[in-house]
Amino acid sequence: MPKVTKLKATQNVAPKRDVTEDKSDETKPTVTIVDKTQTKKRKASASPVKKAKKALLTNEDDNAENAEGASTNVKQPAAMTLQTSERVSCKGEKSTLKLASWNINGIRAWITNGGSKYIEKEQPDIICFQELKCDKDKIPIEATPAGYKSYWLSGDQAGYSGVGLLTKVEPIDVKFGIGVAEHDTEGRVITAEYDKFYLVVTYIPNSGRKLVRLSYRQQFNRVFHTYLKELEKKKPVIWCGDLNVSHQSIDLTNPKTNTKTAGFTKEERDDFSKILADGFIDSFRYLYPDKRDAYTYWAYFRNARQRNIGWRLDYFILSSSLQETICDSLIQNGVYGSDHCPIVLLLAI
Amino acid sequence: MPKVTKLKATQNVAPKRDVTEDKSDETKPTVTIVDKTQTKKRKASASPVKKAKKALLTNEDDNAENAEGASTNVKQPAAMTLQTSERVSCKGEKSTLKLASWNINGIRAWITNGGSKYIEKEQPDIICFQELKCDKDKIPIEATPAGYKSYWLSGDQAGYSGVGLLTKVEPIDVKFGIGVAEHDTEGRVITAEYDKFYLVVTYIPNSGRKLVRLSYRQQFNRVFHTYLKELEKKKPVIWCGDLNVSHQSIDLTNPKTNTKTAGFTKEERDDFSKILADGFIDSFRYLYPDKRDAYTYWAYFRNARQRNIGWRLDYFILSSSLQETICDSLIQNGVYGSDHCPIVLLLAI
DNA sequence: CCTGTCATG
DNA sequence: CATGTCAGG
Repeated sequence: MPKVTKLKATQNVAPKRDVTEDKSDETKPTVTIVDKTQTKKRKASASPVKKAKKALLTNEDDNAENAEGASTNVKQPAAMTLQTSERVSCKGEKSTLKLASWNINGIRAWITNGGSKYIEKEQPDIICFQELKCDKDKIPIEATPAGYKSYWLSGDQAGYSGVGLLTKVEPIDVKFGIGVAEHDTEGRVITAEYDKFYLVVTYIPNSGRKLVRLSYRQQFNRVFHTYLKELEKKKPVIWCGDLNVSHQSIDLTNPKTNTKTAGFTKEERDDFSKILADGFIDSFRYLYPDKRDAYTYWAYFRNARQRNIGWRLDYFILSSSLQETICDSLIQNGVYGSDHCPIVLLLAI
Repeated sequence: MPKVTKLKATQNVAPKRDVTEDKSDETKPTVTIVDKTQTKKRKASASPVKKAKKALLTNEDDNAENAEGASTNVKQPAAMTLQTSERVSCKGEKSTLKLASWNINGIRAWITNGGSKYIEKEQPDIICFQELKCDKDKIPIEATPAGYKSYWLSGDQAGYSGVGLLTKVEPIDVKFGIGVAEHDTEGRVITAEYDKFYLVVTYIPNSGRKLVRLSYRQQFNRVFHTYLKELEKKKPVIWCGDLNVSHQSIDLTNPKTNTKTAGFTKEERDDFSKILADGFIDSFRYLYPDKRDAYTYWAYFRNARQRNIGWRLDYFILSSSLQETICDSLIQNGVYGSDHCPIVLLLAI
């Protein structure tokens, strides 16, 4: 654990850092990424079918005259700089703890897409993953860079769900699941206990097409709410991950047409509101109450990411008692490797 | 139907044409293929994952220093000439009918792989396909070049089996299946009646891993044998396709280790022998009784095609009465687009 | 290894 | 439009 600095109480002024400017070159430091995916020793192989169905426009042929072509939804664009956050000054001192969270949509694909390079550049103290889609015994070593301890939880169903956590500092304790058998088969929750807080990484159940799992989701929400409050009796809680809900209209591009879509139903939003009303802070919205167009997820279809048709589904939610420690809450929408982008929380704690 | 020339009886001399030399440049005519797969208007797309898992070595990067890399098992190698057969002189006159047969292992992939270009170059009068793996309503138009009529039969199970036939000359009649309900659900047989013969295109059931379907295969063989003999009462028969059996040891690279493998069991070989003994000719083996290393199928794994570790599974089998019309029987092992290569039968009929 | 499918998002 | 899975070969 990085040095913990107890903060003097100061007024709640949101840092001037603007998340939607993250893609500008002003955000420093930036690191130019050289894609080594293709040079990695990998068996030469055959069929161009899937390839033809997919990327015409990858790093390799970026020079081609595909000016009109859509740029990739997944891979770090060529000659682009990989966003990293600096340990911004926060109320007069540097933040001491950097947390990241990322729904990586398949850890193997994410590695192939170069997503794991992000960790080495960003150097978060802790990073949380959702949607491993991989049995924990099959997780490639590349997923755990030097200096991190890793904790993985996969669901019973192969290739479905799964969460993980990389941490530079050894936690006091790590628990898998929430201790309720019927909600612990899908690999959705890891709780890591640190000195000053619990970190709860979650992949909250998606309500599904036609909301087929909405009622299950509501059950889960209820039980999970209780779980968080139990933890909080002992220590402040940092709850993060893909919460599969956009809280308010400002949190997605098309609120009006999505009131019956998983992720923006009244039920999901209300459940989320209830938790927030019960002593938790949505760190990003707390710092940037009016910030529009700040999304963490874009559908793969119809060039949604290019057009920034997205949803804010990924959060760092903190016990109110941690309010004073919040330095910044970032959405790194210029980082590729999944249909979600990573989010970062900077704390002075 | 091309002009039908009745042949004078002559002695059975196999033409000097050597199938294993087909990849040499001596085989003419050849046509240099320019790959247009990549220029086809196709939506620009995203993920390099499947791509990375697959071709490092495709036409585009053939110039790269991948000298050691395996060349593709599927796609026409860059700057290679696509084999075509000439209408070889046959007993003093040109052959009048060119038939082709190809297990294309998924007609959509085959098109993407450039397989359909073969037809326009080769210009067979009739071409038979096996393993469409595609509902007949979803078969792309590109599968039927100008000048051909097409007939498709798909199995009940989506993405499984299926056979087809393109023909320049309209058949007198076309029948789907063999008229035995229990054997007509998998899209395995089309019978096209022409003036001088029946053409029967088949995808004979694979006996499966661990021979789980061997007994079904034997049933099918029995019923199908009867079917052929029934047809023959009316007209000579040309039976072609993927017969899923290598007849003798000479017909596969590793006969010794494959006696319990689907395609080279005693049961399959004996059934095939029985049909041949019942008045049919294996055109290729008839012309080239000692020709080794002549295969029509190579497993996708372990660079089997490059190393020519293969099986002869595709045949033109003719009623003995057609013996005198056989001009040549070719295995076009330099033509790519599937794990099988096309075969060609040239007749003077 | 490569083709399809299917469920999930 | 991606990620997985699985059967089939």
